[in-house]
Amino acid sequence: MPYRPTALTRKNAADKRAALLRAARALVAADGFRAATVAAIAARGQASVGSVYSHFDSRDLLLAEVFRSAASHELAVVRDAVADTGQPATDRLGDLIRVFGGRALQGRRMAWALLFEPVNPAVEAERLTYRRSYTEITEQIVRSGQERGEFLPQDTGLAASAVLGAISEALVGWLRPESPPPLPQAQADVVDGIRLFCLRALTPPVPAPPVPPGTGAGSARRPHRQDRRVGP
Amino acid sequence: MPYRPTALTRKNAADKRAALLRAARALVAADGFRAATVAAIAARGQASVGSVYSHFDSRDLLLAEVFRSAASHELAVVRDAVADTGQPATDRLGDLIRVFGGRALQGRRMAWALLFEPVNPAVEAERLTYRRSYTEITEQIVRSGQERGEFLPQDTGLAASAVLGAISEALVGWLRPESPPPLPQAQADVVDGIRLFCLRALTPPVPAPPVPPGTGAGSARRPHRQDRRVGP
DNA sequence: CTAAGGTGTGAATCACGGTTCAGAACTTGG
DNA sequence: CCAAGTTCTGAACCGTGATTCACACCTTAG
Repeated sequence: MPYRPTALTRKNAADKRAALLRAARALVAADGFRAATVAAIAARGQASVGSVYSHFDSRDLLLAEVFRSAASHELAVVRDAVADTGQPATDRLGDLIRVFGGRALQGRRMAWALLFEPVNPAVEAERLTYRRSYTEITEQIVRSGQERGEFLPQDTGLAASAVLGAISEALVGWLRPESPPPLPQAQADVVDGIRLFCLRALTPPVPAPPVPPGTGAGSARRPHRQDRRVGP
Repeated sequence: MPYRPTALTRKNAADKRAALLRAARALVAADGFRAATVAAIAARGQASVGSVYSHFDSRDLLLAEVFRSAASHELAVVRDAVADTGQPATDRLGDLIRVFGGRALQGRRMAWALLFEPVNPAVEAERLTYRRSYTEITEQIVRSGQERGEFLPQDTGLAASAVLGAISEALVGWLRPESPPPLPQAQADVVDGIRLFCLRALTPPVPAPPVPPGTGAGSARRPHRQDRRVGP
């Protein structure tokens, strides 16, 4: 039996596989999943169309793997930014929104691909998983905020969904491939606007300033910072 | 010149067109745009594939028209529910959420198709338009709430996006074709949960109950109703 | 070096559904 | 009923891009 796959062979194969994954990822980051045709991936990965199929069972699965690797990295970054359960939930949620939103606005095309681009059922399934992970992280923060007395009691799952919905919807306008990249100032404003919106929905009113007896209580207003106009 | 299109002819043509539109709409309501192939539309509309093309320039435009008619009806219903600018903004926003959410949960498949299903660029363009309309309605309510002193001052565009994002994200779990229909109680709970979340994000604290002089104000807590657990 | 496998290649194939079009069926005014 | 048009029909066509596969090229161990 004159030929058997050897360590080198295996390494070469693994390298090729990785190169194809890298190639696909680059294409996605540049122009979305749509642009990652098998031919384009092969070309960019210095391989032939056929050999793509000796490393991956199908394009759909290849893309699912690209998605998974990109999304799991993002998730890890966010997780990390929010990991310190000793922090006030208010700060953790703020960090989540800042990190998530900031990174999305930095890598707009990739963010759009990961969050919104229609791809295929395999990717859709992955997307669902990651979405659930984000919801869980958020829900955990909300719960902890409630336990610490920072947040109002309310359905945590619903609140988490609503927070994530507010984030995505506020971002999507700026992530669309056809819309021009926002200025840094606008970026900061959106992210901060989202943060304040969500915190208002979660936290009880700041303790009212001491009221001189006799002054009507009806005019009390919570001293929430007023945001500047930011709209898309 | 023995033959010329006549009134009857024209009416027949219009009827056929309408029948095809109805057929397509029924298919979409049952199984989404994906199911509305030209062949299926023709079959259900008692026509041949070819004659679909004598009434519509392309499938994409036909679907865009289906979308438009369904979406504009929904929009009109919501607009109507919210039209009375004399009402408190709080009530109007509540009505918007109740009507929008309630109808979506009633016609889940259609709602999913209109809100989330990937279709084609023509439909995507329509979708964008309608999304903008909803944002405008919401923004208008938010602005009016601010003018009336019911809502906190904040960026109205961002707030409107966030509100709509919270609504969609909280709904999408229940609209997914593969998920089972929610019980009526759960429906009511989601919608009400969304409503409370959004109002909390928009309104200042309820005026504190008259404080007996000397009682510390620091323990004040806004009497927001606590929601029951509802999660997906 | 050579036989026995592996691995790479890219043109051909396939699947899919929208679109076309040659002819059949029909409608109208005379 | 006829001629001149219109409308209907559905099988054939097409564009697209994923997938296959016969073949050439390598690599290994004896």
